[in-house]
Amino acid sequence: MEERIISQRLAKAEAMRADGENPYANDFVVKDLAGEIHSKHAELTLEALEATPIPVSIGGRVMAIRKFGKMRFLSIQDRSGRIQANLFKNLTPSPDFERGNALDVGDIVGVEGRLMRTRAGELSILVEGLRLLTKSMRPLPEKWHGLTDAATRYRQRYVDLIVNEDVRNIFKVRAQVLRYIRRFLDERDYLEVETPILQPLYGGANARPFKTHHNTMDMDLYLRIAPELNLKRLVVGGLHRVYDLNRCFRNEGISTRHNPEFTLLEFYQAFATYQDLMEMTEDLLHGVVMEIHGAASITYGEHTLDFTRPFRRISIYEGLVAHAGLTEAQLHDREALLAAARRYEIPKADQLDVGHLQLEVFEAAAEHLLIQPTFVTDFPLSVSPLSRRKDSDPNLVDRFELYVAGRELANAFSELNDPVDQRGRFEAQVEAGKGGDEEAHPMDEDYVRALEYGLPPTAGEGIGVDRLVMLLTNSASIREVILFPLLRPEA
RNA sequence: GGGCCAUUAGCUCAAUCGGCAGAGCAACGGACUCUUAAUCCGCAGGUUGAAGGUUCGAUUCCUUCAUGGCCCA
Repeated sequence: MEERIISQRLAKAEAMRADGENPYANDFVVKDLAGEIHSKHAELTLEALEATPIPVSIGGRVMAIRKFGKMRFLSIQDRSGRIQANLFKNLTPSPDFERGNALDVGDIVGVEGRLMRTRAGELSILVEGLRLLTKSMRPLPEKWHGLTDAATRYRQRYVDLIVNEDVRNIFKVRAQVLRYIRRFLDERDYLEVETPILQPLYGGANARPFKTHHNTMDMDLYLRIAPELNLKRLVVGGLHRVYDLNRCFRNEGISTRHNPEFTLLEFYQAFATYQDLMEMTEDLLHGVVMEIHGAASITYGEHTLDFTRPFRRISIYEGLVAHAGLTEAQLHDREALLAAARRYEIPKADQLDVGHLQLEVFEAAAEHLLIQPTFVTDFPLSVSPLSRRKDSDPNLVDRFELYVAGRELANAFSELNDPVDQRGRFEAQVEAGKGGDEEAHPMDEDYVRALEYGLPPTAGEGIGVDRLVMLLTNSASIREVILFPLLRPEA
């Protein structure tokens, strides 16, 4: 059937060529947009339009054809929306009417004419000229149910975008979010920088990297898992406020919240602390929610999320006591933590140190309860190899993670800028790597050298932009907010 | 990586207990000068994801594989 449709349409294109017309003409001048026509002329009556004709020319895809005797009603979709184009046998020039008659749904046309209203009141174009600009060879999905099969939608995103307005809107919101973030940081005198994605050594997060190879240099390279270390090198260099908003890559499982490549915002500010960043994060998120939705609350699945400042705050220790059933005294008791870990069925718990146990138990017990925006603070030292030690407790660091809808959205800390401490932390990570931790951080001698020149007291933060867009577009899967999510090749 | 579910016409979906594989939309032919998922008449369209097995007979039951979805890790 599909083959038959394609051959029918190829034949139509050939017939046009035989008549001296190009089925892929590019000389039509588009001057108007469907959406603008509707917004500019919403109030004009049928009589007003007849009294003073308004000429328009638009270009777009034919999304529906309603034939009615000696009339044809076309729904034409351009980047701004849709408008109806009406062909009347007695009003539209004969060659243009005949070209309109030969159209298929999916064809891309240029239409010129003047505005009119139908008896039903629909503002539409009385067609006085029509050109086929691109002959479409394949049938579009059904007009009512559209395209819903997830695999087809992601593999043939072009079709998804043609027929699903919601999908187009998600990516418009995504662009708005990126614009807002850049404006927010630029206004605070941050400098946007681009740091390498191909790196001889990876770092800045606990994750497995993708490995690749440079042929002429005969050198193994990694795709970055985070821009963190390079950004702090820039702060050492005197770029005291920098951000990087770009793709990172982590070689781990795929889920509704994980895509191997994802967009990460990281920003660093000298002479600031993680406490300062909490306030800034509140401002950024509240601002972007207001920008997109015009209110401080948004609907996400079954939840209503309220981004009114200040956000709730809870420390890891408080969470363990409140949600994991531990007493204050048990927080540092390895056996008690192990028992809790077993209760939550945490795998390989006996191989974890106290800090990792505290974090894992916290995540198992409390993470899913953190629906409203919540800062989780005061992380264990051993899970935070790049964070500054807390002055009041050397087992903790000055760090927070922001949770929304039970998921981590941001991670921030006051930066460790003591090169001696940093070297020791790296060494501990290298030991953890030897012990089988595939996500352990590798030693980075040059980063320590940079710290030896002096990193001013600095705080830095990373925000998962895809997850933020998921929240703002009420998307259940990260694949809904990435245009071309990673899929296995088509069979 | 594990568990569950799905895969049927271009799209969205049916098919009773294992008994001739169907509908709507799209397409094709026709009627229709105000449609908005137009309506009406007619006609056509299938490797039922792939391979194998059980059976007189498999979309249906079994095995393996592929792809996707959800949950867990």
